[in-house]
Amino acid sequence: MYVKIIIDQDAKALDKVFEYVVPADMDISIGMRVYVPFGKRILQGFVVDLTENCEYDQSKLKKIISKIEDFSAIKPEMLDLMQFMAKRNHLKLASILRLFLPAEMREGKVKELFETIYHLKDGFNDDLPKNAKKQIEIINYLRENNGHGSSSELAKFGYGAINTLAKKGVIEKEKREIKRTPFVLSAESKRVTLNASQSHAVETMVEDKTYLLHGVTGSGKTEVYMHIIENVLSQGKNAIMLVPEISLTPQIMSNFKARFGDLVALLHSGLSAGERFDEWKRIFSGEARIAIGARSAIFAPVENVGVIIIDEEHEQSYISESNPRFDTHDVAEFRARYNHCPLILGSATPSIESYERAKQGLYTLVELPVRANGKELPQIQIVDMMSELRAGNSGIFSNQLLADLANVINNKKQAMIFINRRGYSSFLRCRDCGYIAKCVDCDVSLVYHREDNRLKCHYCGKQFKVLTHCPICGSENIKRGAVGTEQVVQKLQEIFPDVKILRMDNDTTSTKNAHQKILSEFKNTLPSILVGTQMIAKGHDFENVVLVGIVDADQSLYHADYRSTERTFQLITQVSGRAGRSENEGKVVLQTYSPRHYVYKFASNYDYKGFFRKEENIRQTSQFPPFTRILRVLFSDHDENYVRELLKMCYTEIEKLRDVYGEQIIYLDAMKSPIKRIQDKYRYQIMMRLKLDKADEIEDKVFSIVDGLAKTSVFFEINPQNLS
DNA sequence: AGCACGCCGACT
DNA sequence: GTCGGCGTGCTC
Repeated sequence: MYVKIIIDQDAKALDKVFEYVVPADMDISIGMRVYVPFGKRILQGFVVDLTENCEYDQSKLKKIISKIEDFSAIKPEMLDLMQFMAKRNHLKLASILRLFLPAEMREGKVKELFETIYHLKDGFNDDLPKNAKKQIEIINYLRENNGHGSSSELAKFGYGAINTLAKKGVIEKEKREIKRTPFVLSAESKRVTLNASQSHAVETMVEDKTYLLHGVTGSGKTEVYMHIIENVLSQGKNAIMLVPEISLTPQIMSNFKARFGDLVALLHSGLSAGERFDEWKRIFSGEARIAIGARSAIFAPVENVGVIIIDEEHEQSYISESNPRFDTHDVAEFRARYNHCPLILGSATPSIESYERAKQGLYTLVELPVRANGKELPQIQIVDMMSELRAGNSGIFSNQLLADLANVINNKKQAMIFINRRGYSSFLRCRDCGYIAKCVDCDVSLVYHREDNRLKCHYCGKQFKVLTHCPICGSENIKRGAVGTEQVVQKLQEIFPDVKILRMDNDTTSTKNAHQKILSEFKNTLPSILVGTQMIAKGHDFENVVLVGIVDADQSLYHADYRSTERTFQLITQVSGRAGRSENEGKVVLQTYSPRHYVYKFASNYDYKGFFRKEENIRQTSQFPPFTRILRVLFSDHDENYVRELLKMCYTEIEKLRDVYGEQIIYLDAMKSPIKRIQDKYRYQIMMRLKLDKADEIEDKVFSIVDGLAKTSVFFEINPQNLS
């Protein structure tokens, strides 16, 4: 017997199968991990095939040394998925396989956590020396706890005493595996009766298809998911549900735990490595039948999958932006088709890509048009900051927002102030007429680069001199627009010195549980104001929040990204959902310097479809995804000269594709990456924009050109989210 | 990725 | 004379 093995090393030169001989007495199956001799070393490998004959020179074959575990850690479905991902995203096989395993299983360091438990033996009759006080205390402690105690509990009595007791045979040691069940907020399981559109959704989404579940905020999508999962479980099948990142999960997770108990396994970034491993094992063994988690949970070893749900499908976090770059949607689609089960993409504000697919019939659209509690969505008032400026108010807050805030405080209610801050680069804006510097070719805003004091387009690399005066109105009052949370808190505190003002952003939530602390402090203080970034945009319902202020909505709008409008729409919708969740009627004050921008018109009317039609039209005419495909090829290496040479060679070759594909290549250029050095590696990139008809073909050509020339690894990205 | 082989400069 | 620099190539 021979095996084909992928060596567990992330190197381009090793990205292929190696063959080995299976020792006669070794029972090997596909998907197992093994130790193999490799050159002078012993490495780990994944068995991806088992064959009667070998292709390589038989005399050179070596034998497998041993198995790492006795079971196949990689299930057959995942091997197929590996092939799919390798092709689709041009990734190395080993780096994909690593995604399928919890970190602690790699490098052979499978750690199961053991704890020593001491048991008091039966028939012990108090014959201890009177001066052995500590030993007596231990005995008493054990008696109070049914005769059992862990070493950590007994530690306070001192190990000398414990060991003496053990030697005398009075107590007995036992090593026991600890189940690290992650902490979850407790919640009541309340079964809710579904309304008509909810039941319709549950009944409809059962086929081997992809559904786009478009439900307005508060339409009760979670309840729909739960019913679907219940049905799937009753058919003996299992489920995978993905949620964006921790910010909203504690609540969702506790709801699911309450409803499904130990059938749920949670995989999120807050878990320790050990907890993650334990949850993985519970899924692997079939003990847990519902895997819930962030992006990487799509790789959970769930068998016989009956439904895959991606909640808030428009979220950016579903696209991996580092190392093995992949889109969770693609992976989910693959797994759903493999298991012949429905894939459900849920959102109040679907991505343009997904809605377009639904429109084209690739996805089936299912709608939840009304809020489950029958409440109206809060009114969104647009405040023109340009006219505030003209009227002499050059502060951060409009008079309207200040008046509404004062009102909230008088009524002992709460407000949330949302700062739409994204990344650190910023755009230039004329403070007098609102003009924003944009790229002449790409219609995306230019980003100011401090290091060389220039404006750059992140899509085509064109550079411009920094403006000294506005090309529209001639004003010299041009400023970089960026308001931070700190600044807002400080200003607010000056205006409302007696009011509790809390801040929530990356800086204030770096420590563990900081999230919960801030949120519970906010919840328990009336009146109070919570100032924060996207973090406060989702999750938690606060019944006393009656006002939401969006300080500078434009900050995401004019980010250099074709998706910035879409994101702005999503953010406004999400943030607005925070106001007026209960009896209290809510209001949203949206401050902008571009009050006429279509995104605000549609967002303030909660008109997703109108927004979609407009945005679709713009994407189509300006030739951006989903009507084209952007391909980014990123080269990085410690040796700058080498990367530059490589870039040049690749570019020359890729450029020749224009002779064959002509108009199919809308755009092609080579440039420095916006962040030109990361971890001492210099970064250069080639950006391409392709028409869809031949995109796959051109992509393959580019892959092989680059592979043929590059010695180090190169990253490929399709429709990159943000460029760095 | 790591480890060996291999071919050119300054040292006990 | 050799010790050692790191360029290139191979690992079933």
